[in-house]
Amino acid sequence: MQRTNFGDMACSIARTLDVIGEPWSPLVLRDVYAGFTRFEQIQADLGISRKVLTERLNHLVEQGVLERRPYDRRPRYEYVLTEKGTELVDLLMVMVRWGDTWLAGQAGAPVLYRHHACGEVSRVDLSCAHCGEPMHAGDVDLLPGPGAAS
Amino acid sequence: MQRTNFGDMACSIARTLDVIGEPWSPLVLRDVYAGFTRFEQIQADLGISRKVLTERLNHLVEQGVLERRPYDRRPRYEYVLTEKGTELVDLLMVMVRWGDTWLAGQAGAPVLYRHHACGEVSRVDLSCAHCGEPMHAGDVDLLPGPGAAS
DNA sequence: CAGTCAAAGTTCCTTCAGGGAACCCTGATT
DNA sequence: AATCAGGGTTCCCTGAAGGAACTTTGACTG
Repeated sequence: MQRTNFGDMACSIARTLDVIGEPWSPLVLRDVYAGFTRFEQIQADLGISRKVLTERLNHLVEQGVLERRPYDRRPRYEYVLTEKGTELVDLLMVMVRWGDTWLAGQAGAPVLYRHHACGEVSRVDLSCAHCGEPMHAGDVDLLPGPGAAS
Repeated sequence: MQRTNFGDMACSIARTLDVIGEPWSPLVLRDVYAGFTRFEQIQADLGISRKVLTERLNHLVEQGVLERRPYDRRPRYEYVLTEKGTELVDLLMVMVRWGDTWLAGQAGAPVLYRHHACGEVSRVDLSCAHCGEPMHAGDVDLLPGPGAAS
């Protein structure tokens, strides 16, 4: 095996990488989210090799992140986010926030997000699902869970 | 060039992938966060090739995510998270949440997070940095930002 | 003070995944 | 019948990942 299989590790990070950790996969997901739902659109937008795009789309469909659906009586297909895939977009939003903060430089953010609830251009923040207070690296203790390795 | 360089794209997701998108990098970051800070510890914990681990650590140090610091008068080094790297842990926490939800199965979460502020075992949630309300894929409009491509 | 030890890499070889260009298949349109 | 466009496949080449063996540095041991 050339690329190690992360899916078998008792680690949700490794397992998630097994789904979207391959090169291009997050960008494919971003494109679908942004409305580039067809093979040709994604290929042209990203400049990705057609071979690799085929592999990535198939993998994302197998993993239940995307759904492949026909949109014509000719053999034409578009890819749409499933619920599982829509929740993965959270991950992209956090990547955007970090990239905007640390890598965008002078030019500023390439894309802005306007939040429907308040109407403002904003960005995501991490909070505790239980108490709502901020929740970052230093705000938690790690404990072994029920699915921990033996 | 074999692997396309994402860092030049006008996209914070692509730029972030340029920093931690290579195979193993998020797991290396996780290990450092979890207290496996030395080469031998990380190598043994992950089972990663020594060659690849060297490459990943060097890259993460170059990108300012990790700092390499001596801990002995012998040539011994440990890797610690910088501020830039600590903020990347947010990304890991979101990966954990998604993986726990969609991939953990019967066994349940391998690791639990206890939040200092409330003392409860919890998980991260995404909220708007401006108004504090939930902020997910369907809750925003995308707009071109100042750093958008010409 | 030669021999041993452990951490932290480096070197070398093999295998397989990514890049890229050319080709193919299907059903509609002219 | 010929053309067209979307959505892939096929092929070859290069370079990254795996893995084992080797090296370097300084400290410790008898």
